[in-house]
Amino acid sequence: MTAPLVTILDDEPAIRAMLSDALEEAGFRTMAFARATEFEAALQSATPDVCLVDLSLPDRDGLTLVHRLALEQGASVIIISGRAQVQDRVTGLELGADDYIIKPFDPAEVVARIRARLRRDRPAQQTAQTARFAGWTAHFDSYILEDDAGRETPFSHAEGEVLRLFLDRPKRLISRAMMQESLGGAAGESFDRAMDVRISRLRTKLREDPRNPRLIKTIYGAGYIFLGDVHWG
Amino acid sequence: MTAPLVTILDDEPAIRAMLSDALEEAGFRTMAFARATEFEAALQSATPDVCLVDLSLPDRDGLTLVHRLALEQGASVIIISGRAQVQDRVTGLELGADDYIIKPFDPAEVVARIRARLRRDRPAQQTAQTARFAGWTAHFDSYILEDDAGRETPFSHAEGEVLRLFLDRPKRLISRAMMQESLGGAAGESFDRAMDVRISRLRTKLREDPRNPRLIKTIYGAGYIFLGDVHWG
DNA sequence: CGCAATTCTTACAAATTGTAACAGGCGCCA
DNA sequence: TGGCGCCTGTTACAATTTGTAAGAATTGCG
Repeated sequence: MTAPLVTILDDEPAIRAMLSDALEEAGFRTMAFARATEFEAALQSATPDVCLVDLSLPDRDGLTLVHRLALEQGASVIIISGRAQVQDRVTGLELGADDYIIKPFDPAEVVARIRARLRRDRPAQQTAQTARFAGWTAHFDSYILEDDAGRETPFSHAEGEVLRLFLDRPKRLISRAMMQESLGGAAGESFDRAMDVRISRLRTKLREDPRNPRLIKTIYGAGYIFLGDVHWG
Repeated sequence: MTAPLVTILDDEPAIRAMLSDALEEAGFRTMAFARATEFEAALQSATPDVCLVDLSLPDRDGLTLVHRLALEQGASVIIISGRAQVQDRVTGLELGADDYIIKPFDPAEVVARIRARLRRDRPAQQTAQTARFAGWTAHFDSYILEDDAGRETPFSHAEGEVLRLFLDRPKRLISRAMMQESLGGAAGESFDRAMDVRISRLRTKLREDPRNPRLIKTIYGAGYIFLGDVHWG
C-alpha cells in the first residue's frame, strides 16, 4: 500500500516548504504548487487523497476551485486561510471543504487533521495498530500476538485493552484507579478483581515468569508498570 | 430519510441549550446530555450520526470516551473544548476525533462542520457495485461471489447486506448495535440471533476456517472486524 | 517471625457467540 | 392448485470468553 498523496496549493514558498517537510516527515507523499493552473494540470495524471488549498491565490478564486475539487475529485479538501472570520469558515465548509485551518498554524495539527480525514476514507491507514516490544509484535487489528520466531498467539478483546494501556504508557506507573477509568469499569465495584485476572491472563500469554516478571511488573500498593521499549507502527 | 441525529455532551447547560437551538434550527434531530454515563446509556437505543463531546466532563475522562466512540460506534466525533493548545488538539484527533472546535465558538461554524462530516458519511460508495478483497470478487449487482480461480458462488440479499457493511468499513470494529441499525432490525428483539446466523452463513461462503477465521473476526462482547484490503470498482 | 493488606491463581458460573436443524414464507412452474 | 426449492428467522445446544469467588502466595512493616 503506497503512502497517501497530499497536494499543497499555496503561493507562499515558505508555507509550501514547511508543509512539505512536515508531511513527508509524517510519511505522506507530497506535491506542492504555487498556482491553481499548475495544480489543475497535475490533477490530470495524479489523484491526491487530500488537498490543502490556500484561498488567497493569485490566479483563480480559491473557493470556486474548492467547490470543483470536492465535487469532481473524490479527494478531501482542507482549506488553509488567513481569513479568520466565522463567515469565511462557514462558506468554505459549505462549498465542500472538509476542514478549515487558520493561519498561522502548527504543522503538527495539520498532520493530525489530515490523518483524521484519511481515517475515514482509507481505514487501512488507521492510527498505528501494530506495536513491537521485547521480542513480541502485537497486532491490534487482528488480535494476534506474534513472537520473534513468527509463532502466533491470539489475544482477546479484554486482554488487548490492558495490553494497549501498557503499550501507550511504557515505563510509567499505571495505577489501578486509572485502569478502571480507562477500561470502563465503574469505580467501587469488585471490578478490580477482574482486572487482576485480565493481567494474569495477559502475563501467561506473554510467557512471563510468575516469580520474576520482566515486562509487567507489580508495584505493591500502587499499581503496575510496563517495562520494555515500545515501537509503534 | 429521517434527519440526522446529533448528540451533545457538555456539562454546561447554557452550551447545551445554545447548540440544541442552533442544530434544530438547522434541521437536525438532537439529544443533549450533561454526563457521560447518561450519554452512554442512551447509546444503547439510539445511534447518532455525529457526536459533539466536551472534553471536560465531571464523571469520565473525555478522551477515553472519544476513543471508544470512534472505535465502536461508527459515528463522527467532534470535540468541543476550552483547551486551545496545539498538543491537545493533536491528541484529540489522533484518538479518533474527526474535528476539534475550540471554545468560545460560533454555532454557525459548528453547523457547517457537522454538515461537512455528514456530506462524507452519507453517500459513501453508492455507485461501486464490485469489490475485490483477499482473493474474492463480490458482484453486488448480480449477487455473485467469485474466487481467484473464477469459480462463482451466489449470495443472498441478507448476506450481501452484511458483506457490504464489512466492505465499507474494513479493519474497523463494527459493533452489533451499529449492525442492527444498518440492517434495519429494531434493537432489543431477538433479531440479534439472526445476525449471528447471517454472519455464520457468510463465513461459510467465504470458506472461513471456523476455528481460525481470517476475514471476519469476532470480538467477544464488542462486535466484529473485517480484515483484508478492499478495492472498490 | 508474625500479621495484615494486597495481589495471584485456580475453579466455577454467567454471558456471549457459533452453528446445525427446523419451520414458515415466497416465487416458480407444470 | 400443489409441489419444489430457496431464503430467512427461530430455537436449541455446544464452545468460547469473561467476571466472580475463594484460597494461596507475596509484600510491607514492626
